[in-house]
Amino acid sequence: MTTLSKEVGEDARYDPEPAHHPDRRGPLMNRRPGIKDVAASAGVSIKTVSRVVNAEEAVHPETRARVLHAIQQLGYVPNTAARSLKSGTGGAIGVVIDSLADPFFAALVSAIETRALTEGLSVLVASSSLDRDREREQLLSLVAGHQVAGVVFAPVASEHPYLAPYRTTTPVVAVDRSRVGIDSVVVDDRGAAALAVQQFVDLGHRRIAFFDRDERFSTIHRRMSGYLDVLRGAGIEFDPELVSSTVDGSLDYLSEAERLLGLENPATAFFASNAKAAIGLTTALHRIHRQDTAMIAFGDFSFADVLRPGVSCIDQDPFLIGNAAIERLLALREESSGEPREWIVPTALLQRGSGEIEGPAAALSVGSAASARFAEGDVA
Amino acid sequence: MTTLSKEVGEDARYDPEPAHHPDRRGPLMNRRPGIKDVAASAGVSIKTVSRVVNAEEAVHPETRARVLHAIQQLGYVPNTAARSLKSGTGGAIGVVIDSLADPFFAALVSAIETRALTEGLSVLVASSSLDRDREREQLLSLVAGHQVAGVVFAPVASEHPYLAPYRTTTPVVAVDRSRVGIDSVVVDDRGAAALAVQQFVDLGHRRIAFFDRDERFSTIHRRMSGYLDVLRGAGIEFDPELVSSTVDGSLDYLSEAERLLGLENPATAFFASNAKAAIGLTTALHRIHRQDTAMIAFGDFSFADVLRPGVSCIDQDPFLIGNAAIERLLALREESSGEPREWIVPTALLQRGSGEIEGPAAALSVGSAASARFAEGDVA
DNA sequence: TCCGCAGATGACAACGCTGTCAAAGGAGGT
DNA sequence: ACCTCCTTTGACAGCGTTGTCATCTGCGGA
Repeated sequence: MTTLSKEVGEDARYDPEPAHHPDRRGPLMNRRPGIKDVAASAGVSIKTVSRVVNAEEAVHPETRARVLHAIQQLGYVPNTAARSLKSGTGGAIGVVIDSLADPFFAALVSAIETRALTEGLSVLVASSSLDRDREREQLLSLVAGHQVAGVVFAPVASEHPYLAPYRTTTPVVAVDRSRVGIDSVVVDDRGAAALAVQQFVDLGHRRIAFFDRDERFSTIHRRMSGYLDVLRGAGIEFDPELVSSTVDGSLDYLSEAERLLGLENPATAFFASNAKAAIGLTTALHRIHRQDTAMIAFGDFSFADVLRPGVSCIDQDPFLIGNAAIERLLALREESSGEPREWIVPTALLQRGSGEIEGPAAALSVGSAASARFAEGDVA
Repeated sequence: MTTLSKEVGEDARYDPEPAHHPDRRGPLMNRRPGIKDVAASAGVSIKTVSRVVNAEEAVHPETRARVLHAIQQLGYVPNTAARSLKSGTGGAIGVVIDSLADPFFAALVSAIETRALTEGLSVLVASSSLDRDREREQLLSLVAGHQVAGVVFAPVASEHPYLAPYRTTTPVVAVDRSRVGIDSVVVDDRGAAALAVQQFVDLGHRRIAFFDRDERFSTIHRRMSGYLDVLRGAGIEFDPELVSSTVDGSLDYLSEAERLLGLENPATAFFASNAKAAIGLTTALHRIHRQDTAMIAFGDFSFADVLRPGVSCIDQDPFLIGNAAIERLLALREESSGEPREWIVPTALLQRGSGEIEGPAAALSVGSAASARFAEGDVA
C-alpha cells in the first residue's frame, strides 16, 4: 500500500473544505450505499427505511413501496456490523469442529449451513484441531468477539467455564461428544456399538477385536462400554489383548492388524471404533489379503460399499446430527428451555458383507437373535 | 439481564438525571466486559486501552502492563462488530463454495481456515449449491452485509457485475474455476487432462472415452480441450460416441459405462473428468466386473488406492489450491497488484494401476514417449 | 529562565443502525 | 367544536470501537 498521491477526483469521499472531518461525504458516488442514502432517495427518514428493512408493521404500503424501490435501485444491503453492535448479538452462528478436512465434520457443518441460511444466519467456522487452548481461543473469539447468535461445537476440553458469562445470552450446543451442562447432540454410541458386536456374537465370533481405543474421546469410551456390555451378556471373557490403542495420537494400523491376527488365539472379527480406524484397517486387511476377516466400522465412509466385500458400517449420519444441532440451537434462541440434556440421534447398521462373515463357533450358536437394545431418548 | 439498579459511581459518563434509559448499567455485573470496563479497572482512558489492544507504539510500558493485566482479569475480548463498523471492514473473510459436503471443497476451506487463523481472521462459509441467484445472495451478504476483509469463491455465474462496487475495497479471489477480471486459482485442467490421455495413447489405446462432459463447468471444457489436443496430436479421429454427457444434471453412470463398453468399436480406456464421475464409473465397473478397463480419474478420492486395481488419478490437491487462494487474497490486501490473472496450481498423475492397463494397439506402438506437455505458468 | 519538542494520555466525534419517545394527521365519538 | 385514539412518521441517542486533535508532563538547549 504505497502512499498513493491523493487523487481526489473519482473518489468523492474526500472534500477539501472542512479542515477537520476529512471524510464528510458527498451524495454517494461509489461509496457503499447506507441507510441514509436509501432514506434520501425515497424521501423518508432513516427510521422508516429501518422499519421497512425489518418488516415492521406500521408503514404505509405506498411508503414501503417507495423505500423498497430505492433499496433495489441502490443495491442497499444492511450493515450487519452496525446491527449487531446495536443489538448486542449478530447475524451469524459459530461452529467449532475438529477439522473441516474430516468429511464427517464437513458434512455436519454443511447441514448446519443449509439450515442457517433459511433463518438468514451466516456461519462462522473454526477448527479446534483437538487442542483445548485453540478451542478456547476460537470459542471466545466467536462468542465474545463476533457476538454470534449461537454456537455449535464439538467439545474438546471436558469443561468450558470460560463460556459461562455468555451462556445467558448465547445458546450453546455440543455435537458428537456430549458435555454435562450443555445441550449435546450425539448418537447412541453405546447402543450402536453393542448392536454391531452383538451381530458378531450371533454369527459365532468369540474373538472380537476393538480396533483403536483412542483414550481422548468420550465417544470411544461409550462404544467400548457397548462392546463390553455385549461380551458380558454373551459370557465371553474380556481380553485386553484384543484392544488396540492409539498412543500419542498415532497407531500403525497395518502392524496392529497383523498383531491381532497373529495372536495365539487370533481375532476373527473387528469392530473399528471410528471411521479413520476403519479406513486404516480396511486398507491393511486388503494389503495383507485378509478380506475374509469379519469387520464392522463405526461411521460410514465413501467406498465402503464398493470394496469387496463391502464394509458393514454403523451409519452415523452427519447431516442428521448437524440438523438436530441447529434445530436445537434455534429452539434455544426462542427460550432457554429447562435443563440442558442429551439429544440422541439414531444410527443404523448397514449390512454390506464384511459384518456378516461367520465366526468359527457359528455351527454351535443357537441363533441368540435377541440383541440387546439401548434406546435412550429421542431425537430433536 | 434484568434491570440492574442504577449504580452510577465510578462510571462518570452517565448522569442520573434522565429517568428514561431503563438499562443504565452499573459497574459490570455479569455483563460482557467492554473497553470501558478495562479502562476503569486499569485507571486509564479507553483510548489507551485501545492503543494497547492494537499494539500501537506510544504507550508507557508500565501503563501497558496495567492495561494488559486488567484485560486478562476481566477476560476482555474486543467487539469485532464495533471494530468493523468503525473501520468499514471486518475481521473475517468470506468463502463461497459449491457445497461443504463435497470433500474437495471442505478440504479447500480447511486450508483457508488454517491460514486465516494465523492472520487473526475468521472464516464465514456459505454454499452456492451451484445456483447463480444463491451465489449472488451469499456474496452480497458477505461483502456488503458482513463487510468481510476478502472473499474466496468458486464462481458459478460467468460474470459478477454486482461485485464491482466492492472490488475497490474488498479483494476477491476465484478458485477452482477461473473468471476474467478476477484473480483465479485453478489447476492446469487442460494440461493435466492431456497428460492422462497421452498416457492412454502411449499404452496403445485408441478408443478413449471422455466420461461425463458436464456442460455447466468451464473446467470440464478445458479438460475436454486437453483430451482433444492429444487425440489430434496422435492422429486419432474424435468420436462423439465416446463422450458421455450429463444432461439435466444427472447421468446414469452404470448404463453409460455399459453403453461405452458395448459399442461396436468399444471404449478401452476411460478418462473420468471429475471425482463424482470417477466414483460412479468405478462403482459401475466393479459391478459389471470390468476392472480390466483402463481408467484415469481427474481428482483424487479416498479409497482410490485401496480398490483393485487402484484407481490412477490426477491429483488435484485442495489444500494446495486453498493455500494459494488465501495467500493470493492476503497479498491483494496489501496492494491490489496490477491486473488480475490466473494462478495455476500443479497437478500430478498418481499411478495406481487402473491407468497403466495396456490397450489393444500396445504391440504396434513404438513407445511414443514424447508426451505433449502444457506447462503454463507458475504457482502462487 | 523560557521555549520547543517529544512522549504519553485523554476528550470527543463518528461508524450505521435500531429503540424510545414524540409529533403530526385523520377518524370517530360526544 | 373538542377530545381521544390510532396510524404513520421522524428526531435523537447510543451500541463499542478507533481516528483526530488537544493536553499535559518532562527534558534539553538557547
